[in-house]
Amino acid sequence: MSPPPAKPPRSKNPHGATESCLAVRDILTRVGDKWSVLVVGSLGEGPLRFSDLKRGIEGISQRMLTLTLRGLERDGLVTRTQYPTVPPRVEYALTPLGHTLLDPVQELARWALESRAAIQTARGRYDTKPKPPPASGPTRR
Amino acid sequence: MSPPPAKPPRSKNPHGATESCLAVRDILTRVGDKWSVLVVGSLGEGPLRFSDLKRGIEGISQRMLTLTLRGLERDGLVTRTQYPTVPPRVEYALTPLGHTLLDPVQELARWALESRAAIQTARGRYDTKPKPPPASGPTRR
DNA sequence: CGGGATCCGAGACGATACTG
DNA sequence: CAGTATCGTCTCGGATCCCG
Repeated sequence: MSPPPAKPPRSKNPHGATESCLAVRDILTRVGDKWSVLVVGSLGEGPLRFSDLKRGIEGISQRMLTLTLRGLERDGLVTRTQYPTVPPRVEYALTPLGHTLLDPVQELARWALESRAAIQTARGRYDTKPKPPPASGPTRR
Repeated sequence: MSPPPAKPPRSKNPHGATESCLAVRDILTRVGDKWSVLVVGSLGEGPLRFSDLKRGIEGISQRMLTLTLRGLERDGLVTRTQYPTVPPRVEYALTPLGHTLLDPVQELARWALESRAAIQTARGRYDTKPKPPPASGPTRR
């Protein structure tokens, strides 16, 4: 529909880390969205039904829960099992691959809990003094 | 500018994990954006100037680099040191708190590299068969 | 060299209504 | 109960211009 823009090829690779950067950003696009980690975390304790997930995460809309679960299922991180009963019942569970994600995520969660106070303190400090008076020498703010 | 909507307070806490959820999501909002981890990763090897960061990350615009650095500086994860020379020279470095973030992030990066192949395989499988014919019993797809 | 200001498109997200 | 469809909003992020 549109002419192919033909991305300009990477010119150089000053740090030699470009390949892994792409992979890492790819994963963070998946995991770093607003809800994925919370869903994975909830499923870490065991399989859950759709409604239980929705109740457990509190604040998520059924739309986002559906989209998040689809994405995770697509990436092979969760499985979807649907029982053709009435009323319908669908259970979600982590795959083995999904379980391996649980560890790094929990590490990050631990860091978040440990650092939350420090970060909020820093934010308060930053927000209250955006006043660097002109002086001589290197300016630290 | 707008009238305060006065968020309705949380009604219940079915899993007892709501508090940490907020903290984790808060951190992921900071770290899970498109560039923060890459900036932190680049600075992990040592302090860098603005232009070096821009060159090293490749693909980032100076706008996003500036915004990302401001955010990280605000949260106390990086320091900004500006030398009043001509031409101006600004160096960014990780704070001790920023260094503590490096570890969990690298774990996640390792997971990303290890799981990338599996994820892409799963994606391909999911994209090629969205065709569950109606059958009896629990349906796995 | 470093970075602020502005414009703009694309996608993420939420609320609601409807279906099987 | 477990979704899908549609809509409106809002933020993210890139391009560009300008300033110290």
